[in-house]
Amino acid sequence: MPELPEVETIAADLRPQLSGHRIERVESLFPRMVRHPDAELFKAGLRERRIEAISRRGKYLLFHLDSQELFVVHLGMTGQLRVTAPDAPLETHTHLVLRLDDGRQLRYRDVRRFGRLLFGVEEELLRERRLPRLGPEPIDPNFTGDDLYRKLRGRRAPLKALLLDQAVVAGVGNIYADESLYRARIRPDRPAGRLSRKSARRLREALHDSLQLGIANRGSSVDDYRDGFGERGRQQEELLVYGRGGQPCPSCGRPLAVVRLAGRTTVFCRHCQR
DNA sequence: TTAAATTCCTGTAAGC
DNA sequence: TGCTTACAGGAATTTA
Repeated sequence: MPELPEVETIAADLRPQLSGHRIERVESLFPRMVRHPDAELFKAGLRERRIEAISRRGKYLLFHLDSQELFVVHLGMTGQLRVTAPDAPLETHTHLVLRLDDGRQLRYRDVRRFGRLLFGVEEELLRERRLPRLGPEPIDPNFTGDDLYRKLRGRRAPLKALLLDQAVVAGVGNIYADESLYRARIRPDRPAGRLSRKSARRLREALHDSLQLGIANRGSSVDDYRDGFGERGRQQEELLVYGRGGQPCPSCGRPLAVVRLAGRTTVFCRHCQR
């Protein structure tokens, strides 16, 4: 599913394909995917706007329009964005089609419909709580282990739960949470507030490394994630623990444990992670 | 304020 | 083969 590395890859792929192009028409829409404003205002807001830039914040894709407004996409679990020729067959579960000034189309497809689409001025979306306030970017060089330590201090929830909390750090999901905790050799069920400063620094490095590796490998296609060209990523082949419950730990060879934590399947090594 | 549970949604796979 | 059921999970919402 799309987490920080996947969304980063998609943003980088779409940038050269879409920057400078104008949205001529919003051709079809599954209205319930739109979270703000209502579907008609959403359509009207995108129409005739030029896409000036594309960026990422957490797991959100931000299309910066020439009106100084944003077209915001969260891919949920199965969301996909595709740039297609005008006559490309419409895939099932396509919920939005934007026709561009050169005839190509930007299509949003989402089997499980957990994704969300928004439109508006960034400050307003934040102020009106249409977009959540997100924690720091874990790959930002200015984000330090001490910052993470301060974020976790006093919290009693398991570490895994807080890594998934977008207000603590932005962009981490189930895959990279498990990978990071394994790399840092820390148990996912440790109460977050009991982490030492030293361990927090190790965790920050592990987060940085696993996310950067994910970006370098163009994301993890464990489910139906596809990049901005419709291609699979390679990171799923490099994952150390995610999806490998019961298989040997890459480090000690003992079988990897599977538990349920924060409502999520969690894989870790009872021997290597303390 | 925090933490845990519930909800949304459909494809896939397991079980009978 | 065909049916039912469990499961996958991001995050908003609800409950405690």
